[in-house]
Amino acid sequence: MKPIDIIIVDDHLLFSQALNGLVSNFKEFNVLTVLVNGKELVNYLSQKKQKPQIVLMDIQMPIMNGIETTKWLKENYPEIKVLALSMECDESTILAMLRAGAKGYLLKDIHPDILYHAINEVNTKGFYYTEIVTNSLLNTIDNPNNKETFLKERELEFLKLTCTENTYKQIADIMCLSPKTIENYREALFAKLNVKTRIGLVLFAIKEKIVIL
Amino acid sequence: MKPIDIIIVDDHLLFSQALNGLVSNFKEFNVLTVLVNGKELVNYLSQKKQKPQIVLMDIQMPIMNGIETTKWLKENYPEIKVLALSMECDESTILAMLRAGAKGYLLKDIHPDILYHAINEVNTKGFYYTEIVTNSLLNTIDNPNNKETFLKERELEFLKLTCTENTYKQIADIMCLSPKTIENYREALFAKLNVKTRIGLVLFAIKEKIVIL
DNA sequence: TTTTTTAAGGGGAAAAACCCCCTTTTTTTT
DNA sequence: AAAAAAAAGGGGGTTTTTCCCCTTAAAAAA
Repeated sequence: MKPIDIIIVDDHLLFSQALNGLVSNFKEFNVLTVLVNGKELVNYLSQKKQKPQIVLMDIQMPIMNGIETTKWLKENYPEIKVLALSMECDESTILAMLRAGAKGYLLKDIHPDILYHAINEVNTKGFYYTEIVTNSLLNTIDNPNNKETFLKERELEFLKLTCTENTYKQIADIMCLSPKTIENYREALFAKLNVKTRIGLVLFAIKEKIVIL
Repeated sequence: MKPIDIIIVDDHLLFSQALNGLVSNFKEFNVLTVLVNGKELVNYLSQKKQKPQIVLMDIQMPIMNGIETTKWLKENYPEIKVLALSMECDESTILAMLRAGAKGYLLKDIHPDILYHAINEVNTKGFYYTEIVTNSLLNTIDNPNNKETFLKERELEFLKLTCTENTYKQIADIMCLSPKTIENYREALFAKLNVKTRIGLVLFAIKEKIVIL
């Protein structure tokens, strides 16, 4: 039986290298490479190298984080399955990752055996969802004022720029919109997020990890 | 030559188990056990089991964290050397750990070879300090504009209120100061923190964990 | 195909934030 | 005891943000 090809993407070299050893111990798994951020994965795959079945992906990474990378994979290599490996267990991160297309979400404090099981499940069944994930989903479903889902792409873009020292005029330039249109975005978000000031927008964005500091 | 006995203390099982494999690959090292928090280490040592020369210690752990545990070791087993392994690189954590008695401080994004080198150095020379540690020390000692220390109580209070939807006028009321005085605080912080807008203050405060969301 | 929603833009005005330069009093250093 | 630093307050100004109410064109839904 052919082993499952895996790529590890994590900026904590000590962890990823150690994980490499751990995963490689199982003869069912074959680690193709260990990369330190999403950009490296994009480069790797662009070079027509061997494609993995599964990517073990960290979320917080410099340059290109796990969420962006997973989105990119869904667009360009939908057959590659992403298993998220993170220390974060806050709902918004989990949901962002699932929405981006992750097939599973594991915390780094799990036992190695669970990782072994999860990789196999993702490979055969296509997904592996732990209790933590299902709980997040349930919370979101029956909570109608669930903020994130109803923020559109362009609004997110605006929100991210709001969390900088740019004035709205500068944001308008960056987004190629009129300052007045930007005001509409602002007011729309004020209403949706139930805040009254730009500071409120920034706090929301950071709390929900729409921007990461 | 006798191998160096090591204990790994880290609550991220996936990491610690993987690290175990990594460290055990070197025949110079012998991992006695892997524990998930400081309390377990205290129990382990109390049972008169084999003492390690070196403890690889995480900082953020439930029940008994790395700083407390390192302090306890310094009191009770000063001959055991602690090498801190952390993802945090903020000055205050590093300093707290050094003050507690750690003989070295490594970030988890280092290359495994550096860990190998660090363990050997700690064992023979008694310490291993990377650039990140020395930089922290230097910053604290001779840098007068070392962010945290030179923010005064009242400025911190102001900064925290700045990270709310209160206007400066409201902040003035809360702090029982004139709005004009508040403006002075603002301008002083702009200069000190090298930002230009209230948003900049908020981002700084959150980044430095002066306010926690 | 009509209706509704979304995206884009705008006028005008009040409030808040930003900026620079200044005084007085108290506390701390030297 | 004199000098320096910190804490509090202010004048007068520009820019930015906030707010409300309005238009048009395109896209999506009914």
